[in-house]
Amino acid sequence: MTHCVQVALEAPFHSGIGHLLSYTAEQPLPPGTLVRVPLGSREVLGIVWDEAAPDDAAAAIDAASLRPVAQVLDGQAPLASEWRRLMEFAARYYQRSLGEVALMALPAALQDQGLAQWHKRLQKIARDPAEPAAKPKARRRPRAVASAEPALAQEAAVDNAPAERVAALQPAPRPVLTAQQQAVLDALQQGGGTYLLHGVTGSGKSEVYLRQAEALLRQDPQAQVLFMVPEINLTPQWQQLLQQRFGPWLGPDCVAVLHSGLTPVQRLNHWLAVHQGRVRLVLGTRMAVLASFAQLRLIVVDEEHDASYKQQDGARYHARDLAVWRGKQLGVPVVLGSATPSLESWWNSRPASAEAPAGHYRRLSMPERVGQGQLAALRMVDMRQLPRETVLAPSLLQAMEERLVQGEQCMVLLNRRGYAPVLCCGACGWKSDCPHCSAHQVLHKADRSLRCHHCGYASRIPRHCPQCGSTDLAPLGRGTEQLEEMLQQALDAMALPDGRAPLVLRIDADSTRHKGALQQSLAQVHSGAVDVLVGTQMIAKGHDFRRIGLVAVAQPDGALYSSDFRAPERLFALLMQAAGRAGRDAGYMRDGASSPELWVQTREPGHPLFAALARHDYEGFACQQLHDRQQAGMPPFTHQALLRADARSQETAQAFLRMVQQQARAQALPGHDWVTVYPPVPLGVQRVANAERAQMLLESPSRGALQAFLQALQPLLQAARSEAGRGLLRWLVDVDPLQI
DNA sequence: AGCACGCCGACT
DNA sequence: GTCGGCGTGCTC
Repeated sequence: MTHCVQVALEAPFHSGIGHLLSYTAEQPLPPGTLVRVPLGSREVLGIVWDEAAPDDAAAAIDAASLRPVAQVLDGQAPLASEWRRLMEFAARYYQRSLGEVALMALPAALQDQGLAQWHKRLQKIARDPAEPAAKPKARRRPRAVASAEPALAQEAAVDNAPAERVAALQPAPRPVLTAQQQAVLDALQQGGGTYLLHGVTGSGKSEVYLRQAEALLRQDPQAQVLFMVPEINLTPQWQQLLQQRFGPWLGPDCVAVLHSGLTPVQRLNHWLAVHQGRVRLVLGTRMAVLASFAQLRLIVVDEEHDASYKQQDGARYHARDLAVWRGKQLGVPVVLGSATPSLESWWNSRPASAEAPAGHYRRLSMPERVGQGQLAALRMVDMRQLPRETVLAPSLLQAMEERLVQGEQCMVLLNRRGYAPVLCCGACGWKSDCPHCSAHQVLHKADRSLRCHHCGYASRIPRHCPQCGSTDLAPLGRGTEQLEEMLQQALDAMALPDGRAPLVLRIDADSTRHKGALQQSLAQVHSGAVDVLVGTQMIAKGHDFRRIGLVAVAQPDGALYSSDFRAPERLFALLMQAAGRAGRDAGYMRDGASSPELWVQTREPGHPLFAALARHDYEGFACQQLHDRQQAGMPPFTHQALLRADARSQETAQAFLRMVQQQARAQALPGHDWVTVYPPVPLGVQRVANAERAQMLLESPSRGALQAFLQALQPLLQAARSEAGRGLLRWLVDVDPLQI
């Protein structure tokens, strides 16, 4: 007797096989089973899906032409139906094929040739989970915390540990909770639901997460907790924190890590440990929200406002929003934490008022810092009073020197990598334009190159102008490299208390390209070897510097003039975060007798954003922004999606979008009377890697209408593509775009 | 997306 | 005479 199974495999919509494919099998296979199936001339990994697949009626084909499943990977528990529903939701909501999303959520190592080898091992582990499968590792010797090496596949689950060990095991000693932390924890006892934890920097949000996690892990010996952080860079410190707290209780390797920095084998091992429930603490970046959990009981999304939670290529999902969906699906709490919540989350957590009913998140607040730590005072520098080309105001430089003399550290943020954003010819006006993009190549002095930050095209710095031959080439504007150089020069003359000159260090994507470079740089800062830290946003995010008394933001004004309606929100968050880097160590700061400061150089000192910042008044800022957004009919009061098209010419790209727009109107797509379709426009950076880019904004007051519209748009897009004819034509849908 | 098949230019 | 360019078309 042969059975027919529906299989999801990695094929995007535009391949024409974005739906489930049917295969035959000797045995009936439960949904969620991993299989290898033939596809054309190759063999690919697939997932057996439910018989009655949603939105998938049209895919019936002649039963005689079905090919058999090549291999069944039945050593594992099948992927659970909750996980499958999550994949279905994510695929539907973000307009991707189910197979693409589902396979993206699996570790890549499952897909390649090594699979057969893993299969054997998986079966062995599944049969006998307590038995070390390969290369038994000494369980008594804790590995260094920094090592990402997972002993997870070999480690016995904690419940299998010897009984006498379990009895003695407790989490490491914990700090005494403040009243406000206790109040928040009490509120979290209400169980499932989405909570927005608004806590100022230093208010002790992390401790709340840890306590809540501990409570749930105790309640249910199988329970798993997911901690999400926006960037890989932040995982080491969190891993250490979790390990220190829970290691004594759950063992030295009690944390599984899921992010894109792992080797394929590490990722597979950690993923499996989570899937099988052998590990109960999971730490990861956005991809972690797609993992399969045995018993997920709590999701923590730290820095929930951070744009890194939105995937910016392929399936453009928002990990925070999927976390909220997942929590709702499972009936487990989701804690979104931030000192500067996204305006979406802030609005979603509004208390009931005369104008609107309460949001569906519960808002919890921690307005006070733990201990003696002070919030940084804002110092504005009016750059209009200084010569145009001033990089750092003399008053700022002087304040930095005073801090340095007292043994404090300083930090300067400049949101531009490289030495200068463009190289110019003084004789003919030539600029270092990228030949493939409508952008400048950025001057990088460190490796003496001109590099395009959009397509990566690099060339040597020319000695003569390529256009007129003049040697009068000069960098225009400044980046972190130049700032580092200037600061080092400016400070070389001064002497610190120990007699040496201050050391300036730069941290940005360039300086940390090599593995371990960031950790090494951070260690230099922590040890006190570095006195002044220069860098991009990277250094403003979450790192716990203890001796920084002054943080300066060199050029924040761009965001004030930006056409992006989210720019002020991002700037405010960045500045608050920057302010939070200063004065973290109360004891240290007390000796210095000076209070922490945030210096901001601006030509718009009267801007209300700075007034709110000076008061550390997130609520006031959010309230005013929400008011503006409501007046202007922008998110969160409306829902958006972008339809983008890339083609060889701007005209082709726009014509494609216009065609889609016209047909959508002509066919009266579902939801169309609730959806506004704006005319196509070129993207800010119009051309990248020789592709002209255009986009069309879709907007609706109703999420449901927008969703229905987008879904109906899908076949129309396919048709318009084939009508557009030859040549490059890519399109993509970005639901809930963060940048427009 | 892959990966085939398929028909036209520079190499052993 | 073959290797190889990427143009069209198919994959349960």
